[in-house]
Amino acid sequence: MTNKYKASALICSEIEQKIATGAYKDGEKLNEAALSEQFNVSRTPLREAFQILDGIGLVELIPNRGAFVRRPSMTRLVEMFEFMAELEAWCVKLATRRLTSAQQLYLKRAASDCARALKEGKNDDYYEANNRLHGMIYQASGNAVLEEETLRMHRRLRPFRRKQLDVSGRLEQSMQEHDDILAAMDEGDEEKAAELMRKHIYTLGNTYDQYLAALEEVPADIMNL
Amino acid sequence: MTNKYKASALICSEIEQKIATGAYKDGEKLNEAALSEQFNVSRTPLREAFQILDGIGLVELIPNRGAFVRRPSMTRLVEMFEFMAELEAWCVKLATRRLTSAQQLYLKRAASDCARALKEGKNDDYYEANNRLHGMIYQASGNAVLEEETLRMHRRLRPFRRKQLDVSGRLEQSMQEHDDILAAMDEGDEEKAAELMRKHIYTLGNTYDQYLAALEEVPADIMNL
DNA sequence: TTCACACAGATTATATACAATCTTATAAAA
DNA sequence: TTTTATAAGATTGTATATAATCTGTGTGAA
Repeated sequence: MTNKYKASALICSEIEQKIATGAYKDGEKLNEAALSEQFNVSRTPLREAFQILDGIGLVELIPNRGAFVRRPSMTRLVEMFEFMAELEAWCVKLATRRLTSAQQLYLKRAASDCARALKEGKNDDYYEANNRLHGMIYQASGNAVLEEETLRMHRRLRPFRRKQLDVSGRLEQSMQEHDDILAAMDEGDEEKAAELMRKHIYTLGNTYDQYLAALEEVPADIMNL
Repeated sequence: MTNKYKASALICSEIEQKIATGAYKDGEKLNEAALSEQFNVSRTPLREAFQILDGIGLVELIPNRGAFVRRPSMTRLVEMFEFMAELEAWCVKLATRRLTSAQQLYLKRAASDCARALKEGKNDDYYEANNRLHGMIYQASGNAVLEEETLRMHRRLRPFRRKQLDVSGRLEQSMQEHDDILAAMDEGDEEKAAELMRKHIYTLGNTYDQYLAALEEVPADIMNL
């Protein structure tokens, strides 16, 4: 088992982070020659990274012109969360109809793992279990395209999500919301589950006043999903 | 004004088409050396095209392994249209709330252009106007992220959409549906507009019988969503 | 001045060369 | 026979070289 990634993937994360934190400013041009020197790679993998970032929307690639930073504005970030909330709401709605008992079991387990991680104060574990829970809901929607697009959006939001967000007991609240969503699913109330999920994601969105305050330059971090 | 595109874009459309029509089979490996000879380009723009296709989901790029065709199954195609229908429905729902008078005017014009093109039998014009109409609805949603994602999905579905679907008066029907949607928007009935749009896209999905024929695997009743 | 043109420098796009990795075939050992 | 090892060939990943395009500046004509 090797641990060596393609260079472009590593470069990609680097640049992604620098855009999210504001090290690279919006509209700034990313110079191939300079960056390839800085990262100690040739222009080939760098251009590959640009293409990936273009797909994510963090960079705009203009033919014969180059790569330009596209750091989301506050408005855009809100729109991204709005979109994400709608996707997740749709996932949970379909999942409520189609959930198999095996999937249900998997969800319960993820939820209890969240609870345990929270009690033990293991944030990394919490995030891992949290991702498992949400990921299973995407999958249980039964629409693979929806699942993929939701995962993709999740990934796009990642750099703007805060890593350790224990402020103001948000984690406990988040956990409670998970439980409520699962309960609604158990009741078979798909509309309720969807609405709860929408609010769940929105609420996360609402806590980016931190981001807002920091937006101009400071590390951009938002809450967890 | 130059008309020269980047090579990768052209190659991309070529391959896209060949995957859609079944010239390249699902799971087939795309050989860089062979294809670069065939297209008379070097491996560099070819690999670029692979990355784009990977983003679209028509190709799976496996590190150190290569590019493999991922031709959507009938099931997957249905899921794509289902997803698209939901996106468009959401767009029109938001657009109904937020439509400006200028945007409304633009929609009416696009609709009448559709009508004219239909009467004159100019299919290309119809599609152009049709795209303008739908595009404006995306834009009028007021959520730029939603707009972009919907456009992206539209583009992904393009190779699977039939070009001239004048069979069985489908064009007339499509036009009528447009009118109904605009009418619902005028009434401010966002739920009705959304539901009409959802059906409109579903029906479009039903017209991929061409694809169906090429796919040679599918029960006909799966098409009747 | 203002516009048009052209030339030089910089930057991107593509081709090719080289390095790393994987695949397959063969053969030796259990 | 089955398994493991290994080496050759094929293929992908990265670096570099060449070609095409863009940008900006300066000159000359209207």
